[in-house]
Amino acid sequence: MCNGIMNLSSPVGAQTSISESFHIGTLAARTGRSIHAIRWYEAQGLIPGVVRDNGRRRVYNELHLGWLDLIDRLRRTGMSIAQMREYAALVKQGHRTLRKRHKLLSAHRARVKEKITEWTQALKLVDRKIDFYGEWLTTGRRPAMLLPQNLRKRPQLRRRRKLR
Amino acid sequence: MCNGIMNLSSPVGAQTSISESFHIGTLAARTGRSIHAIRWYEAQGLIPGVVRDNGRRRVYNELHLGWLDLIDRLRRTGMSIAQMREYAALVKQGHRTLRKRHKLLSAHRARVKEKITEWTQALKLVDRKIDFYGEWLTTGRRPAMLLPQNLRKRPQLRRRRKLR
DNA sequence: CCTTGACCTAGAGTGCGCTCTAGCATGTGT
DNA sequence: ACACATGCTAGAGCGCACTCTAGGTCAAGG
Repeated sequence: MCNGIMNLSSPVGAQTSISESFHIGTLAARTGRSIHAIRWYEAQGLIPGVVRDNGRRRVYNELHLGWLDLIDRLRRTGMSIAQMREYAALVKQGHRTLRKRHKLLSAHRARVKEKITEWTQALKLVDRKIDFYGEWLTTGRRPAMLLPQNLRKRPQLRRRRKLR
Repeated sequence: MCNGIMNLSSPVGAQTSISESFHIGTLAARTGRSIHAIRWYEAQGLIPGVVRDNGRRRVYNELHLGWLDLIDRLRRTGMSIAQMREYAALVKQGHRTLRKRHKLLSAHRARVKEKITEWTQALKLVDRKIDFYGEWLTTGRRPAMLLPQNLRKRPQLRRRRKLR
């Protein structure tokens, strides 16, 4: 099967070696990503510790499953490829970047929390609209206007200026 | 100032007329969107009830402020332009589409709630990672592996197949 | 040996949601 | 009367995150 490529030097974290290893198709199947996407992630510098076998094929172990899961969750929570690359680069540099990694993730955490409150806020407005329609439907007459509640509570939230 | 364009036929909802009206620059300033974006939204069919003055300039009233706010929140909560166009089209067709609008918003609401739980889940993982680094930093030694928790709990979550 | 299938690289193409440019019209302030 | 701000349209361009294609290599099974 896989020829003598057990010296993977445990790339994505732990020292615990001697793990099952597999090729990109398996990884794709087990993570739900496409093969193309995985190769593209690697090209973007997002996947540390990928080694090759005799035939130059990529070899992964199950640490990569966890890593891809993390990557995926970071992506789905709005982290950009650039930021993930930064994080992956820190991981590659070893334990002396721990503090930076901690900081980077904490910053992301803060953004996620903010986003969740933003979505919760939006949910309230949508709920009001739904109720509004619901009432209109049951009573048959248009309910009182929903007030333009906290429009521009945070003034000029996202006004972008061109600077050059 | 604005020349005789008070017959706006109250586009975005209420029957209450006689409201302050203004041009695109003001709308942009007051909603935080760029002028370009607003025109683009209109071209996409997202803004009902825009009339023009003698000089063919777009004229808005404060109902558009509320509308743009709604649009913005829907966007920020992941509704696509296509879906918003659909919604706007329903609004344009008047009160007989109330049920459909109610349905559309309810569907969106469900998606938003799901997304919020997804983000909350992701937050947990990030938190664990942060703790992991924090402990590593304070103790000076790598903590026990975080287990690859609920990897593929929902099996084959997003596997896409090419179909043609 | 030869086929089959998984894998390889390099690079082109795609969909989304804007963003910006060019060139022109209008309307307000001095 | 004229400058200058603001507005107009049509359409090109962009950044992101993939996705797909073309054309080849490699290894295991029959």
